[in-house]
Amino acid sequence: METQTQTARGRPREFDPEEALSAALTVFWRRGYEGASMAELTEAMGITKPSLYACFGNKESLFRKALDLYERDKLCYIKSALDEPTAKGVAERLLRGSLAIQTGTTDPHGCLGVISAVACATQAESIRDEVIARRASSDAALVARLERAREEGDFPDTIEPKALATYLTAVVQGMAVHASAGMSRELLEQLVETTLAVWPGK
Amino acid sequence: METQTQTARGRPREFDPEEALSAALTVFWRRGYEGASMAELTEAMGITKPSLYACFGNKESLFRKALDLYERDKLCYIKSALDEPTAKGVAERLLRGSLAIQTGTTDPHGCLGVISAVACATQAESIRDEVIARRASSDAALVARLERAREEGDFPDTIEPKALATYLTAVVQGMAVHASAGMSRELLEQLVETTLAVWPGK
DNA sequence: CTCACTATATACCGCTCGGTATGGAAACAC
DNA sequence: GTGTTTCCATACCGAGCGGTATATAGTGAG
Repeated sequence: METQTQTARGRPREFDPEEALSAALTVFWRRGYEGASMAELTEAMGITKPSLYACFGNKESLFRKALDLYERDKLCYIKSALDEPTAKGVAERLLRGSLAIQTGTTDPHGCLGVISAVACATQAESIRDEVIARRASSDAALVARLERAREEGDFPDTIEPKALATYLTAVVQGMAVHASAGMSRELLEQLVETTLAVWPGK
Repeated sequence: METQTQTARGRPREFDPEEALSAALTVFWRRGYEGASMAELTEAMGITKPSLYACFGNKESLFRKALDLYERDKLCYIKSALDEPTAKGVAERLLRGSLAIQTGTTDPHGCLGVISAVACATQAESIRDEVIARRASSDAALVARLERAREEGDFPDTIEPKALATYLTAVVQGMAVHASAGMSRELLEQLVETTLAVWPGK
């Protein structure tokens, strides 16, 4: 309701909500949900606290909107990866896409989803649950894609698609942990190559 | 200096420091360093704040002692895993040991190291750096073990020992993230089996 | 017993947190 | 112009944080 372009009545806001949200995403990405203070957020966004609350609601609501932006701008590679013709192609696209995000020069390292899911066990369980729930849907899509891949003979019948999906996401998440811990880009690239080298099937 | 059994002068303390530290470790494990409040710690430890500060120092010092206990009691499987005769044996011991810790019925799920390394990017950078530094030594030992394994022909020369170590720790860390997110024990066991199924060499 | 010493218990400190009340400034309709 | 609406800036709120001062209670040494 705030961002609609209806007939403006009263003083118009002086900032761009999308730019501000992008700045908030960067802070959440670097600090995590609980580690990002409203003071740091408002400073990075270039607005004051009342403006933030009027435009984005409270901190949790702001985080959800930032999460939407993250999925739309940063995780879009996931669904396009599922279009690859083989299971190994899917894995390669997922691994390289994740690598690109986590070693970008402008964005913080690590994965916002991993950071939020692991770090919000303390309080903010609703945040943690939401992040886990969002992951669940893309995980289900990956499982479905790998089921089709097994039918198409991409990998041996002895491997369960769900187990292979769990394995692949584990490698991706482990890469995110390594990136959060400051591992170099070269080593992360070697991680991708090694994972592809041991990948079962085509 | 506090735990020495010298001639006791003055009133003796009424609690067992080791039991209290074990309780503190459980809280840190479940909540993370920053998520564990002193109020929750003292309540779980069964002591008051002045007793805690007198015996363990400040919160950071308490965490380091809890980390020592964690490494001694929970991560002891790591160095014994390196005694396995083959690289795949080492991987299996590491994977199964990590699985056992993270799906235990008494302890919290997930890995304290991963939780601390990922979640403490916010503040407490000294904590994060310490956890990362402690990991580095065991990682170096793993790399050295895999270098020996390659010389012994456990896996193809095309695979770099350091890359393989990075890959294996990524899977273990990814398993920890999955466990933190509440993944079932059966799926985590399948993850171990899948990783061993695709493991290169012997 | 008295003294020296140390653990415990309570209350408190300064600080930061997320969130908000209030007052003025700027843009519209008329 | 006036009125109305909305945004911005400052100051503030209660709550929880890590950490501590103070007073009391319990121990061994002499």
